[in-house]
Amino acid sequence: MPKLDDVARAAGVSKATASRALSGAAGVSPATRAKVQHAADDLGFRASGAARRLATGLTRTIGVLTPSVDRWYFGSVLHGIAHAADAHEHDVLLYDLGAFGRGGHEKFERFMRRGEVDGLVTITWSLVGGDLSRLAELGIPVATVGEPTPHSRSFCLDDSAAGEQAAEHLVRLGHRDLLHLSSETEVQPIDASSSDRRKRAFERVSARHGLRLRPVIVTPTSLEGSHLAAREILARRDRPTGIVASTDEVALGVLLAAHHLGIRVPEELSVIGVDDVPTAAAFGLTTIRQDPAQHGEDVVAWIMSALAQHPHGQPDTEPDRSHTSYAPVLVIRSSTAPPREPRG
Amino acid sequence: MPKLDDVARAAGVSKATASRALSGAAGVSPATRAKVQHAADDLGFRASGAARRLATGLTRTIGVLTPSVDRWYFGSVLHGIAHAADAHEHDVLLYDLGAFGRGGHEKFERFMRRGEVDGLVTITWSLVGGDLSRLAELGIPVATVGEPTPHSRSFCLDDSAAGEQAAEHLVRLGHRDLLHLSSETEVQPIDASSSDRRKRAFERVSARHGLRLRPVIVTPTSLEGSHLAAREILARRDRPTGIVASTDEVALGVLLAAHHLGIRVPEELSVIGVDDVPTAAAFGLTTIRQDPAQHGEDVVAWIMSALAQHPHGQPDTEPDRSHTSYAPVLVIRSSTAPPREPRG
DNA sequence: CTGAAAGCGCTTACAG
DNA sequence: CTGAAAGCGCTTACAG
Repeated sequence: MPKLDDVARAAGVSKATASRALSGAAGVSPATRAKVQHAADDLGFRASGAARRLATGLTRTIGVLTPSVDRWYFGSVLHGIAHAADAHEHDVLLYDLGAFGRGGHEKFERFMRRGEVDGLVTITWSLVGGDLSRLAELGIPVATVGEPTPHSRSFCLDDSAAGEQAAEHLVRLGHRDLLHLSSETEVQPIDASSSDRRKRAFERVSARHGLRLRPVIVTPTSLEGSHLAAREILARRDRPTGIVASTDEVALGVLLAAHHLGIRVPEELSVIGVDDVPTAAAFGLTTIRQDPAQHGEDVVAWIMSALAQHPHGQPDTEPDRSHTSYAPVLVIRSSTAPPREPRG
Repeated sequence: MPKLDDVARAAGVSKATASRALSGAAGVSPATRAKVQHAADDLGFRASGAARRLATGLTRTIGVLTPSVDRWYFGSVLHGIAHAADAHEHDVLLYDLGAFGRGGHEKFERFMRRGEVDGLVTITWSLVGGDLSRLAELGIPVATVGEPTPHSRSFCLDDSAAGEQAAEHLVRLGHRDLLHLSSETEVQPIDASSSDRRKRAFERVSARHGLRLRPVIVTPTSLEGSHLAAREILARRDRPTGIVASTDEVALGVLLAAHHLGIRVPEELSVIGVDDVPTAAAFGLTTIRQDPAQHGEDVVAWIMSALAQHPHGQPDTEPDRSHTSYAPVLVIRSSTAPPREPRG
């Protein structure tokens, strides 16, 4: 493995000059730069990352703390992050924390002990408030996606607006008897979870239009969980005419339950979700779309700009803790329609 | 940030001794070790990874090259890798290559230029043969999951057995008229893709039992894609009594198509997939199970053992290029049953 | 069992 | 525009 010294010698210059030429620093004559570049290419020179890190203190790496990688939301955010990081020639160090209480905290401690990154993004639910505030000690740009939080810069769908839009869509179609179905948040979120915010939005719409008051149902977080819960709800003769689900996964469970019970959608039941997962289209699910990969790209863009302003750690000025809220988009498919005339 | 020197001074020993005490190296008196440990804890000392890397040449990082993170198979493998790497106190550097032709190759080049890792796992389809063989130049343990390949150590479901088991299950139930539906592989795989191997297995079973010969259908890789294709197939009066899908995603598309056409499953149509994705259970899909997270854990275990044997790069001996094949497991649910008596 | 010293491979003031 | 030298913070023979 050739090193800078070899390149310098081959080009007939000093290590200092070789370094400057290769890094693109100003103050190197074009001729010298070309000579060095040529030598480097010839030898197949690759600078040692470790040496550079030690000398500059910069890792060119951004860390990602996530509670999961094998679910749509997290995978999509991660995809966006990886893509954007790559565009900036940065690496992605992945910490798959898993849910808390299942070893997540230990992994977090390991990260704090070991992780050397220039910037950090934590995806919702990977951390609780106490840990999030410890992140500030790191002295690097930190951002959260999936949760508006006062602890750091954050990026997230406007859950309230999403919840309202979903309910309002059904109200506009003529529904007066809706039920809200959400799934549990596995980890205690920082403040209210996105489910909570969507649920509250639903309640506001309910109150605003004087809809029938029904208890909000919370199901286990899986298609199977919402399927079973929906089956019970829909089997009652007194079932609602529409269901507002907190996520597409929950909504899909409802669709499945309706299918098993022989309830036609949307003729006899309207269903709306949030997310627009890839399978939603195939199922004709009306939903509120969000684009987590975009959030991932944006969070990296922010980190890069923060890094550009303060190459070495946080300045004395207050860190940026603003929040970016994404507007939800209603996607109408075939799972929603006006309710049937009252039965009887 | 305290450094080793500070710890040494606080403990009243030399840097050398402090280093040895902290690293757990042999030849340090218990009393000294305790003293140093205490000082380190007191100061909140964290060794600089960059300095350690530079001194030892070890990164304590394993790289992952994957074509995707937001799909079940890849996400699951990644989850297993992250979990196992963490248990070994190693970090995971993620390279989300995306499909080739869409910038994947460029990202690969960047990895080759920059990625400094102790071991590497490439997940199927992220690389073509030529690139895979270049990986050998890295001089680090390399393994592939999802594809048996002569280029490196590899881990993969026994696709042939999976394909056979799926078809044999339906044959045992009495089916004589089956159709095989598979989805495209987005990237040119190293040898035959897993879809190909499953398809060929299906053909062997067909031949063995003298089943009706039907053309194999290939659909775009998405639920929507298989749904549409299945709709066309099932709408024909001459449709098969059972469908062997190359993956659960494809199988789910078939289920959806059957639902839309009013074809009852399993009474009028049997459907079987491969994977056992989380949604399969909710849909009552009979399938051939595989556990990608386990593959991820195993691949890391192998890398760790390879690293333990040859801490610094490959030895002169031939690298291990053996293959681990996982036995498929038939999971019978409610999407398969004996065919109805011949219609008419 | 412990220490002084060299070395890992870069970058960056400081001079010129 | 270029070079000599110090320094980043560890580890590891080599002596003792």
